[in-house]
Amino acid sequence: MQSDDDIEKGGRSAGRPRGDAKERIFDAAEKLFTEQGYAATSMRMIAQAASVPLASINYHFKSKRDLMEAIYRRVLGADGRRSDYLDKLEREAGGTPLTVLQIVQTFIESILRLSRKDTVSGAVFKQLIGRAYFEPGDDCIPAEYVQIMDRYRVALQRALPELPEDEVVRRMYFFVGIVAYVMAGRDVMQLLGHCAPASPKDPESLLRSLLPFIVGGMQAPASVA
Amino acid sequence: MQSDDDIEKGGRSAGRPRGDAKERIFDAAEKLFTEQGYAATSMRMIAQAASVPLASINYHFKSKRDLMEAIYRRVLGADGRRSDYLDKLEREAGGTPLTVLQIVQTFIESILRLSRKDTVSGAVFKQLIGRAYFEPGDDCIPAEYVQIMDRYRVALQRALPELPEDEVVRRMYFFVGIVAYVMAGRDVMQLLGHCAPASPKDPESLLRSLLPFIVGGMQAPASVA
DNA sequence: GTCTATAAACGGATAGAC
DNA sequence: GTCTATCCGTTTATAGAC
Repeated sequence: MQSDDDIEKGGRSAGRPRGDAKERIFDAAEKLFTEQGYAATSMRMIAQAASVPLASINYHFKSKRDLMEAIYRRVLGADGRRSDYLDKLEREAGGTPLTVLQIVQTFIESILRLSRKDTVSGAVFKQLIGRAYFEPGDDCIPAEYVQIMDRYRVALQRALPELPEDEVVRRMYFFVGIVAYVMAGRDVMQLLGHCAPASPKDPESLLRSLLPFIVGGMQAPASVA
Repeated sequence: MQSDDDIEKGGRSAGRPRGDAKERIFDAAEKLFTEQGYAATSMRMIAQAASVPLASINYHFKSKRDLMEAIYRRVLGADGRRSDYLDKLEREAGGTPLTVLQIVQTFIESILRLSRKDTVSGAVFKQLIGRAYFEPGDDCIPAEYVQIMDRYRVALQRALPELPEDEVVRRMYFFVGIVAYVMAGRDVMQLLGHCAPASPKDPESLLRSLLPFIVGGMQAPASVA
């Protein structure tokens, strides 16, 4: 799918046929952790995929665990201030609450923007973040991420005054979960037989079609009885 | 399908202070695989949790992999015909299509019913199923499960004639995903700071409050622009 | 049938040569 | 700084005693 040579990296490396070893480790580990999970991925697999000796990983990153944390930090840190978009919207709106559509759209678009960032495997990133929600035991998610989520929570509670606050939180749980789920990209549609959606290989368009679904869900009446 | 002598193991079914070793292995493995994942769970952990010697696992089940498949088979096979409830609803409705609410409600309730079934760790089951969607590489889901999902797909397409068929499939992807996500029980709400939902430890009530959210999402207009 | 003891391979991490 | 060779604990699975 992607070529092995990434020449455009940084202002560096005139002669080397490949990018920095550290960078290759990063990319290989990101891909393997994403596709196979943390526990099922060995350092040796990473070393082989990155074409570096095993010890190189322990040199650049201290341990396997530290490598994973570094990956999360790189991915999330690439655009740690993505609530900027929410800030901008709220300034423009003056004092009036944002609509649910605006908030959800901003969230999804910031995710898409982030997924196209400078990491080699932009397409893979979404799965990685998604996996962060499901991988048990590993709490490598930086605090700044928590703050961003809190911003969204407040905005949604303002946009949905007719719902109890804890119901909004519950629905935000669903909202974030479904986005993570789509990002994780697990092909659940195999369960539905051969009638896969139009673009099974295109999580980006899938994320976009999430918008009406989530808005409809968030705005649903509190009870259906 | 435990037709092979579950109770008549050597005729000493009643008398032991604990249940059969095989049963204890089942329960312990189900719990550990669920909580920690397949790769991160070792046979020794299972043996210790089940209070059986290590070799006992390899004797009753051939390998670690076979143990996991057996667990999936037991859990799913416990009520493999849970589309029965959908059948019943459709018969009662005569020829008229079911409502989205009816279909989604039936799905969620059948999940809840299943989760209270004869397995020891009913509460844990939901996570296990949820994990089945996300664990990479392992396709242990029986074919009957696929058929059930297909039944739901057809019912939903009938209930939502104003939506393109592939859009219904996409939304069903979201629908199944969000249920699986809640079943997986990963505490994503930690991201939202200290404002956890009213019942973080109660996935059952969480599943129930999923109903209006999903119905609202399924019935949302195709476009929000 | 059940379990102890062990095999054979793999895991992460490191010492030390270059 | 980089890599080879190795350490040492853990893994799954099995052989063989009881």
